[in-house]
Amino acid sequence: MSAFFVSIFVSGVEDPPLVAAPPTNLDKLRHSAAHVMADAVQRLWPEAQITIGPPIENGFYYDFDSPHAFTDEDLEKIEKVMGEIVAANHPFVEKEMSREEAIAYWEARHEPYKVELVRGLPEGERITFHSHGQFTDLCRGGHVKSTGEIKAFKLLSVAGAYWRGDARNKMLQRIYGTAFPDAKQLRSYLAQVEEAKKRDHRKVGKELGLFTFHPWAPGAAFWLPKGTVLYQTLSDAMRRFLLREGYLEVKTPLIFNLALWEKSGHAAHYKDAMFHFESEDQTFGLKPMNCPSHMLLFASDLRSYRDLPLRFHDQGVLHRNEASGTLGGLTRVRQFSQDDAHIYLMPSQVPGEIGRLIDMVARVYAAFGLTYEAKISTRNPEKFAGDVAVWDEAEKTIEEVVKAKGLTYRVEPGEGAFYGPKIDFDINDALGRKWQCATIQLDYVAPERFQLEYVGEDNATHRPVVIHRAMYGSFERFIAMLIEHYGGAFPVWLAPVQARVVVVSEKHEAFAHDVVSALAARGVRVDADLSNDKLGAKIRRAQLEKIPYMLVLGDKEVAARTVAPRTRDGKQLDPMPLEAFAERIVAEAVSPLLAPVADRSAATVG
RNA sequence: GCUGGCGUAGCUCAGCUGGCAGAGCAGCUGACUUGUAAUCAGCAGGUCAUGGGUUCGAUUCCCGUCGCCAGCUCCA
Repeated sequence: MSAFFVSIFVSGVEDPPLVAAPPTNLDKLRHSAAHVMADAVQRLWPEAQITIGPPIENGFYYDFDSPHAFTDEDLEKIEKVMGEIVAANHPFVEKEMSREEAIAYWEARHEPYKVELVRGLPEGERITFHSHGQFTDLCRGGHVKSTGEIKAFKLLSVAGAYWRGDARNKMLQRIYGTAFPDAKQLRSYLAQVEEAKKRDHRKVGKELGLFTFHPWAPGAAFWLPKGTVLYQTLSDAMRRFLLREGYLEVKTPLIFNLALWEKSGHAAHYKDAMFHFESEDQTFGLKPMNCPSHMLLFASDLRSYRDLPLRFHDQGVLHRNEASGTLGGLTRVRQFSQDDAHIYLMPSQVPGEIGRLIDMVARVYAAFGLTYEAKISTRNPEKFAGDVAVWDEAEKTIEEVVKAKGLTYRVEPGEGAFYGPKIDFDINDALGRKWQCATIQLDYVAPERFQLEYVGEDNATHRPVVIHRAMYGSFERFIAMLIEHYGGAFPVWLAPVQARVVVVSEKHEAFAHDVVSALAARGVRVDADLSNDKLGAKIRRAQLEKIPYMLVLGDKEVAARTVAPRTRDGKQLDPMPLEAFAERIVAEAVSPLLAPVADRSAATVG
């Protein structure tokens, strides 16, 4: 596994936790460190108002409302004062107050955010305060015994964050930090973060010449020749994989009259996030997703129940006008394509198909050795289309299938698409951030809006259900995950250059040409380093390019018509005849996605 | 979009408080003819993101714009 962060492999039959887990000792330590940091900040800037400061996955933060804008230099000052508070070894003391006392307490101290928090506490809840030394904070508790236990901490960054996570509220200043039981663990964590940065896809993508960007096309990648090999190899593998799984590949327009999204309902929710333009008194838009065009495709012909499930696969280019501040590398872009598909089925076929898709996700991700976390997103009461009863049914169906499959998952209330609930599969990037990749979305709304019909066994017309699904998700994001997962050292089937011929001296160039053309003729992506450098330099260059095989050619190889392969991990294989090497690498270059399927019939649903 | 930071050669980065813009790698040329992670020498390479302002003078200070980065909001 590439990322050092904890990744939960989906297995086991467990219900999601319904209540927050009790704080761990590490949480207590970090939450205590947050208190100490708030204390230090207020000692340095007494006018800074305190808000909240919880522990998080790899540390803690505290949000302040302060006229002084904190800088990176300030972090050192704050750390210094924190060090003094720790050295003083103040015990953490709990005190309970009535609601009125608590409000009066914070009003007297000019802490309006705390007043608001107290007012928002549910009736009957204990209102507790925790103090160390002179500093007191409103807080449920969960602390170490005294500040002296906070032995190893470090402040990391300062960033903006909206009060209560709402963009309509004031933006506060958030200071992030981390804390560990001892200095060794802290050092080790910081070193791991540094290591992780080395596999950042933006860095590796530049080093390996995979893709680039230009300020004139923000959020849209240029795929360089080597990156294009990666992209197309993945695309082709998925295309062939899905054909074998009974999908029909289609191509649909990139530009549509806006009427299409008025009809689908997307315009109501996402019009501002679309690129649109006028032409001859009509408004057109670049498609941000394929679903509505597939609805038109379904409706373009008479459909029988015998055709169902009908699965359209489409890798068309999509554009979404994402807010500038959200763009980043390949993980969040404005132009991308997906291994998108829409499946039309009879209601009775839904559970079986979802189960089949969950299995497919497992198979696809296993092919890359990627681990993921599943989450079920449910109806957003303020942003949904369709009938509540239908939604409830759909959510129930999804949860039942997921449980039956033994998938470990968490529920994200209100995070569903506007047309239906979904199962998303998140992958962690090198820095531990989660990105949605695969998705399975149930949709009873679109067929309704587009008046889709099929003729049933009873010769009457019926409305199909639609499942939106993607395995990779966006190619751009998925490739970012793969780059970080493999650290740029791609398996042979994905490597942009699979083998490099390295000659010992100019004398061996003629044979090098023979080797290159023989391998290229077998479909191997091979090139030759004929530069004037010494062998060591060429090996080093190939090594830095993370090429799986280097084929060293010198006098011995020329004489025997053999190649001396060296692998990327520094192993030297015995010299072998060219043909033997060709067979070996061709075998290795087969996509694991296209390995023989065990038994399709078992997975097919009726 | 919001808050903060950043933008110097193809890449990685120096450039103190304003005074002629630098290195390594990569590139080009030449020499060397090489056996598993860097052969040597020479040359070339810059509107210091961009537009404005302050100043005798701006890569450096101030403002706007664009882009990138972190986080927040958003994510069909």
